[in-house]
Amino acid sequence: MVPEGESWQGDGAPPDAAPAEAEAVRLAVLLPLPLAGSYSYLAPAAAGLGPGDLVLVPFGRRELWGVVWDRETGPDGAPSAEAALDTARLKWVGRRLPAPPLPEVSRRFVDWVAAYTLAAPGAVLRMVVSVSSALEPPKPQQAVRLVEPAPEGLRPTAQRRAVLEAASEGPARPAAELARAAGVTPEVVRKLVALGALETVELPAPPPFALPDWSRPAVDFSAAQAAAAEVLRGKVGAGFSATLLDGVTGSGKTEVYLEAVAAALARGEQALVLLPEIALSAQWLERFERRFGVAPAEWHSDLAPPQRRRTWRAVAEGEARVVVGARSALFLPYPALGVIVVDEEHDGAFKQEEGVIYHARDMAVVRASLGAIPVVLASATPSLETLVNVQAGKYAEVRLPDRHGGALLPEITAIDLRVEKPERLPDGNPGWLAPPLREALAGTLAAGEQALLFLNRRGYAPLTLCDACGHRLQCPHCTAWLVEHRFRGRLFCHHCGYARPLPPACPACGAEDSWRACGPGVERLLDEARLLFPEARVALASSDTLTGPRAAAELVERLRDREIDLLIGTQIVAKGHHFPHLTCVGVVDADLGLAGGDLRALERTWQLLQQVAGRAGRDALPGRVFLQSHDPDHPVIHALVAGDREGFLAYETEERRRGNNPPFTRLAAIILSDPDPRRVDGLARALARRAPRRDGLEVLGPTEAPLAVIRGRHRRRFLVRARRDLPLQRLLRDWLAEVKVPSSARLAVDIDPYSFF
DNA sequence: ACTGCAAGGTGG
DNA sequence: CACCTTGCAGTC
Repeated sequence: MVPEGESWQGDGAPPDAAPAEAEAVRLAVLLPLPLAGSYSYLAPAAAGLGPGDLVLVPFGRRELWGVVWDRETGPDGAPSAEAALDTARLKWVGRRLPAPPLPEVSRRFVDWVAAYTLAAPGAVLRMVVSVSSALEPPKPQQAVRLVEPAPEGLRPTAQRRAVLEAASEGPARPAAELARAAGVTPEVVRKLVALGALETVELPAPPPFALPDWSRPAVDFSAAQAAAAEVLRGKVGAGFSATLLDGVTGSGKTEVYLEAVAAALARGEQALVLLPEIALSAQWLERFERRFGVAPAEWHSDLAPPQRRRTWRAVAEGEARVVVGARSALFLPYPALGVIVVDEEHDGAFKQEEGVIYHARDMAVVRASLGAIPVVLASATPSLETLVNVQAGKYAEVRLPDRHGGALLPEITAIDLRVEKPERLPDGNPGWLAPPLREALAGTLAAGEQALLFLNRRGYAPLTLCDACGHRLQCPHCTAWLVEHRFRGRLFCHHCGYARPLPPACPACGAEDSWRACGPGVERLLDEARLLFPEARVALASSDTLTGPRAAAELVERLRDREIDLLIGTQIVAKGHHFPHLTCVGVVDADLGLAGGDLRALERTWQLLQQVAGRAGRDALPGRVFLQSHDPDHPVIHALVAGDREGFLAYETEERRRGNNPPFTRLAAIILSDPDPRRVDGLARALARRAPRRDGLEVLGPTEAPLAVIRGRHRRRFLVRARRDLPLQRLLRDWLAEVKVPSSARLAVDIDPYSFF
């Protein structure tokens, strides 16, 4: 572990005898802190430190790691202009850390992202060097194993016997792991080591990341796939390019872009594939292994720390050749990255909404440009931004118009809920499935095929109120109602995670047993499905039930093995899974997301429904999709039914143009928050007074953010709309620099905001 | 992000 | 007046 808080021995004095000043160099060192810029240090010239090197430096009373960002000398050896600080007051750089220097392209990327997002460069650097413990070479892991023969005179308690038994099975293991396997505390294991019944040994280094075999033959491609793969292969090694790989669901995009990965590997380069939700990618990993014979390096938030350390180092040393990961994988310090693929490029999960706020798809294009390498954006429902870039000729385009293996796209029908009203259920509760959808489901299940009901609402019902007085239960920390989750037997706030049991009596009027659920959630649909189709094996898929990669993989397996007849799920099921026996999809509320909301609501709805529909009929059997809607004449529903993508895009493009919205203008959101509502209002007023005024720039606000209170912090929001030719970041920077933010308040800038929450 | 210090409260 | 809880400035 690299020390971050330990005090510095000595006070930045030079090592050993002080070198004369002529032998010292001044270095700008960037620290992993939210500070405006780098700090200057001295280093002996003989140490040979240069940009990219990782060093330990004294900082106040602490010692921190940092990265040499620059030499503060001009070509003539004189201090550069900005190096105004008195050399005598500078401290000396400490030890150089035994890690590969940060590549130049990574450093330029940090500067670029910081300037674009208005984040502190140090905060961006922290995303690049996200595992500070990887800066020291890996310590060999200690493990324990049985000593044979066992020492005499050992009191064999039950716990000790459990440990010894566990140790006799399998190879040497780390003490903590052995303790867990034996179901005892680590102290028992430690004691057995002390008593000489177990001994400590060094574990051999874990196997290195295997080299993917790019020369293996690719799977049998259709003519369209082969042509697309050829185009992508041709981009590798030919400098920067951005290419949209636009293929309908089930067209085999993955195999096609893996050919670009293969081409980079053949050139000795690294490759990066970004996925929106790596946790759900078991099927993706299978496909990768089928193509390359080995597993890629994975990078996502729930890697165990040792794995994380190992992967970071393997990437930095160029040993890990292919990385597949979530958005944060973009910031790893690749020394020789040759291609980036952003799969499902339209997916909102690429937008990082906390800390440094960025869109990984957009930053991937920047990273590719800085590295002079190609980026491939793959999607069945490309984002409007990307399509506009294609139309403008900035991005190339490769299309896969047909489903792989001749499977047909599903037939989509709208069900007008104003005409086809869902009937009450046999138990007297309201139902949510209109007669045509019920019939279709019954037919599908009778034929032994699988069906999916899609509803993007977790829990039992979106709203629970007291039947006697109308009281609703609210989250104490947020401006949001609590949602009943019967599955977990509690009420939850979907914004902060607050949970409580459903009170037996209404806190407002004291009525007992008066809670009434309003509207459907996936759990309520589960009740309905069980009532209507008692024979069917029904399963629920939401972020409550699929808590990790294992649960998701298991669900996919059960579907594939036909252990599930009817799946009810939230958007978690919409993502690129392949369910060969699924032939019927019911979208319970296609209007969700069409009404009101933010500027991307329509696009998101279109993409989501298109993706959900794409789950149907991916194999030999044709698929049917039903959209339940109160407004089937809405252009989006129309376009979905007609399969008219161009129609939708034309409509949406026109809407955006008319509303003066991106991609025709640029947006930025300023989000202020403070536990004290008066203080956040004061800050908002101060900002409003100094808001920049100029042609082509609109500052809207302050308004209460859509969720005015989250986690006890009151939020206010500005929205800035700028003509594309204006220097938006500079204008914002100048504006925000004019007001002082109280320490209790937070000010976040969201460039290109997606969610308006 | 931390850390130390000044400012303001409170308790005996 | 010691002690503690905030606010705020500074870290090369």
